[in-house]
Amino acid sequence: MRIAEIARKAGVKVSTVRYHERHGVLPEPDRTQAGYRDYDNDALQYVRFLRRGQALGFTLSELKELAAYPTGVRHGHVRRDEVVEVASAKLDEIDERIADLKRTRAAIETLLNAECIDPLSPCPIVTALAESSSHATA
Amino acid sequence: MRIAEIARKAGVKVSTVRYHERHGVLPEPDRTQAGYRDYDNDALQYVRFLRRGQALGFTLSELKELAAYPTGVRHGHVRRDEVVEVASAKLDEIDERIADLKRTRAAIETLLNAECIDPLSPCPIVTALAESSSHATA
DNA sequence: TTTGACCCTGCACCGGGGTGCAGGGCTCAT
DNA sequence: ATGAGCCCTGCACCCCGGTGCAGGGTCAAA
Repeated sequence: MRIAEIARKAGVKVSTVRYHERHGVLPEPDRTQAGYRDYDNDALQYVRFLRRGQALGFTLSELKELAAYPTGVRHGHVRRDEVVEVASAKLDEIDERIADLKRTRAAIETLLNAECIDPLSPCPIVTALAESSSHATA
Repeated sequence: MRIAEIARKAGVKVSTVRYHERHGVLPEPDRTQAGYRDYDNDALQYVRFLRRGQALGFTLSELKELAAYPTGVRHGHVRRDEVVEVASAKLDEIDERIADLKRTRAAIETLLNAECIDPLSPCPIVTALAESSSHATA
């Protein structure tokens, strides 16, 4: 499929697809005789993965790294224990993010359920998040 | 407290505090005779809130908006049902994010536990995220 | 009173992630 | 064979969220 099609199906702009390629995030596709980029379904999956991963707050280079591991393992460039280490770190990171999101969720819910808002107390969302766990109070 | 103190206590740089002020995200504090910024505890809470909110993937303007609602309600600029609407949307967004993170988590775990990696199948992390819910397959 | 830590403003610069445009080539239906 | 509608490259520009520096003022302890 050509660039317009993959872009449309993945929900990104044509210029964004080229951007990912320029920055080494999306592998260079085959080219037609005329020099047009020619993508397969794997590429489409990959662009979707990038899109959703970004929405989760991962950077493009994190996503690239994430996707590269199995490949590396398959090709023997990466030691298994190395994968385990990196993947475990990612798991921890994800768990922490989930926990934080749950805290925020609770804070917003509290705001929603408040019978009325005390005209003198500070914003409950601000205090809930400002005071939550990790990254201690220094 | 002066800018260095609030920055240290909130875990950000002095230049970042000034940046937030310049961009209307952090309200202008009082000034001392000498023209030094003079912050109170609410400001500290607010900067912490910004810091943690960003870590969760909210933009500064979203956070500003989020924090502004209770104030708006207090001052009668914002209708209660309006708050409810915005907050509910945020809740949905957060729920979706949590779900996606869980999917990603599961995919990584699968990768970790796989006895060996099938040399022909595509990266499980990519497919897990690419195919997940929302933003349909167009 | 001097020295060092802190503060001010203004401005330039950085990396990430795009977005748009100019100038030119292919393709295909009419 | 021509025009619409794609495609190409290269380059410039955009916003966001900072970060750093120059040039200068303030303040407190020694």
